[in-house]
Amino acid sequence: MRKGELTRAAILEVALNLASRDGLEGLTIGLLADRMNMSKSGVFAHFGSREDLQSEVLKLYHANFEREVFFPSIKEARGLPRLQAMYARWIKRVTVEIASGCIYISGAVEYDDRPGPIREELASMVRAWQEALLRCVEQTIAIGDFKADTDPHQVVFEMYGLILALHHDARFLRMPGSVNRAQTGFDRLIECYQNPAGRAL
Amino acid sequence: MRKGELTRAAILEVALNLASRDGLEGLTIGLLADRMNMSKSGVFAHFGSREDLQSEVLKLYHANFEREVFFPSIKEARGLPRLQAMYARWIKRVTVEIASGCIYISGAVEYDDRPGPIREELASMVRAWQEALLRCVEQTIAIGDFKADTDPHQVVFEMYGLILALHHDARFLRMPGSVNRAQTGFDRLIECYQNPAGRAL
DNA sequence: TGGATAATAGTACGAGCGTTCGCATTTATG
DNA sequence: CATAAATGCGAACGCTCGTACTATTATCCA
Repeated sequence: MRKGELTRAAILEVALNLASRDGLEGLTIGLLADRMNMSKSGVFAHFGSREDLQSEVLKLYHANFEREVFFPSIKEARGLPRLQAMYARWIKRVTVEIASGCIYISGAVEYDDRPGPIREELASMVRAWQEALLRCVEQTIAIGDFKADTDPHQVVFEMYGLILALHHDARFLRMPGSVNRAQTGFDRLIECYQNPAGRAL
Repeated sequence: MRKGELTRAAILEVALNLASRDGLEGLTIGLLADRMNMSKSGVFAHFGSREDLQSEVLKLYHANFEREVFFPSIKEARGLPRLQAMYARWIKRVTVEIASGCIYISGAVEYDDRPGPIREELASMVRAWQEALLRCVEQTIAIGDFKADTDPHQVVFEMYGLILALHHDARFLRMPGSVNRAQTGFDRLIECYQNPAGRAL
């Protein structure tokens, strides 16, 4: 590996930390150069533009999210076990991000009215995650773990809401006990939609 | 009313629109002056600093929120009717804000890691609203509309989550049907916590 | 080890930011 | 109506932003 690629990777990692804290729009090349003990132009030269840098940071965040949350969960048995695994890993990750910040969540606010490629990239990643959850819920219904008349979109909507509330109360309001509430809410959700007859298969 | 106070009020209203769209941190005196067809210094002279301007915008937003959501709802009968009224007006307001933006929600992300007076002011407003909801839920339990073992904090947490999910899916992802899902989620929440025996009083 | 190439520093530019200050003009008041 | 006060403008300041260009240094490979 060339030295250039090495520093580039190091820059991206620091940039991810900064963007997590200050948001992708708050990410600044000057501050990034300071943290790297490099000159602004030295940092800049590794990316064609600030937008490219933001895009790379976003891709890195996405890859980490998939590695930590998605991929380990699809190894679980289809249906409720897999859904619970997804949610557990998701909560675990957001719990860590209470200190550092979550780019999916902060980005959703930063780019809700700011058109451009970064918005599109971010939106497609979030949609991909929601669709992964959706497929998992659909399987949970098909298998018979959830009632047949369950609306899968509704389940995903409520799951996402619990995570957003967790992030909001814990990171912004600094309220203790939010993690437990996110878990309790999910338990209630399962109880509500669970098939009393048990699995059909 | 003097002319100065009049223009000041006009500036604040435009500033509220801009801050709703771009966030309180995205609010800029230059753009505000453009929208007002005034000079930067002319706008600036009405406030001691940008931070003061942000604070005034925040106060205006808070007052509007209370007028539209809180005050009309406390006229409803205590317990479940009042809680439902609060939620209905809240959803109604956020539905409008899907186009314009919600400062409570965007501010929570902007200031989750940015210390200072604006953060404190915003956080105390949000806490005040959550505490209003909390008192209402507590009354709902006390009256017997909700089961006695209901955790009021949990209810508020989940209500807030539904609103956050609505804002996220509708404003960022531009998904249709989000308003219905926020309503459906609330209905399920009530069904879950409702006292099957009915009111005790 | 020498020569090509990659990597970084340095400098400068134009734009936008919040803010200050002095001056013109409009407004309210005795 | 005159005068004092309130109001708004224009220019400028120091700062930071992203970016372009040049020069210097470090790295890689034959």
